[in-house]
Amino acid sequence: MTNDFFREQLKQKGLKVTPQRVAIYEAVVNLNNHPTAEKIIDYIRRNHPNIAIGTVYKVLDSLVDNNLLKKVKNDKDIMRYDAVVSHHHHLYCSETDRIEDYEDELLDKLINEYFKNKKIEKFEIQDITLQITGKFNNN
Amino acid sequence: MTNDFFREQLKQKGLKVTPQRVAIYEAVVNLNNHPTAEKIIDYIRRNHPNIAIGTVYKVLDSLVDNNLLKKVKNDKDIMRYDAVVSHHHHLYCSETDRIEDYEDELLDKLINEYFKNKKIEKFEIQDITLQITGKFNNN
DNA sequence: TTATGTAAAGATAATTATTCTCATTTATGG
DNA sequence: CCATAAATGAGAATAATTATCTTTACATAA
Ligand SMILES: [Mn+2]
Ligand SMILES: [Mn+2]
Ligand SMILES: [Zn+2]
Ligand SMILES: [Zn+2]
Repeated sequence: MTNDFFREQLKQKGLKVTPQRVAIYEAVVNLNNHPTAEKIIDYIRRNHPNIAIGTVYKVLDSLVDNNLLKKVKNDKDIMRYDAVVSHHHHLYCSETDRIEDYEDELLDKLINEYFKNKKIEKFEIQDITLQITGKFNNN
Repeated sequence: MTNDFFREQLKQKGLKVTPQRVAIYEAVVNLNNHPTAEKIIDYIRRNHPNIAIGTVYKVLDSLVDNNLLKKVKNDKDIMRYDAVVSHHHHLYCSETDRIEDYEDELLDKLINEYFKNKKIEKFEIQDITLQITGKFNNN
């Protein structure tokens, strides 16, 4: 994924293309496993040592607002970010804080079919994602 | 749900029965919609004005450790607690921070069947819960 | 080109949920 | 009751995040 891709994405959203925004966006994509702000900062500082922490949080927020990133729910007091904005599920390790993506169109179809028949009372579904908790076998 | 119920539950888990623990446990059960620590404190202070905030957090933690409460994932920087420890799913309001419980054995069966056939590579599933995001119709 | 306006970044202070420390109090088994 | 470990209260400390304010970058118009 080339540098131009990030610049182009930012431009399309009407965001000014700044080195900081490119670096932060690129960091989340490259780090790839739902990094925390801290992990993102560590990564960026290797090539961009003077970036301010406040800038990182502000940029992350605006990338989330513009749907280039998503926040990932977890039960710790630390926010994590996801570069995969298309519909997908998450595998949560029950022993560590590892979170992996899980895509499964067949499963989505199954669940959508299910809720086509069975409505939830007084609730209009917009999106369903699964939190699959378990253990990763080695690696 | 009587006061003795809470005392009994605590005792069964080997936890000393203190007025604070009973009050906090009771608060989460009565408040019932996944309250924050702050909401719990407000509720308790009505009858128990001198309880310390640190105590509330410590008790909540130990109730979670002993599986009398669960933490609820959300994408805010505030922890929420759940008195329903049996397997269930959550309806998240996309506009407010309302979270409701959703139980559905049929759906669980469907999903379990699905994963009986289709294994996830290098991952052993322990639990699957759905985050269903959408809109509550009035009320 | 230079001036000007605006948005973004940097530095750092403030906020806030949560955790920690430690002196004091309390629950519980004997 | 007593002893004692465990729990609570008060307040300080932490840490993630947010806010404030100044400086910088950069686009556009004079
Ligand atoms: Mn925090
Ligand atoms: Mn916080
Ligand atoms: Zn993801
Ligand atoms: Zn619940």
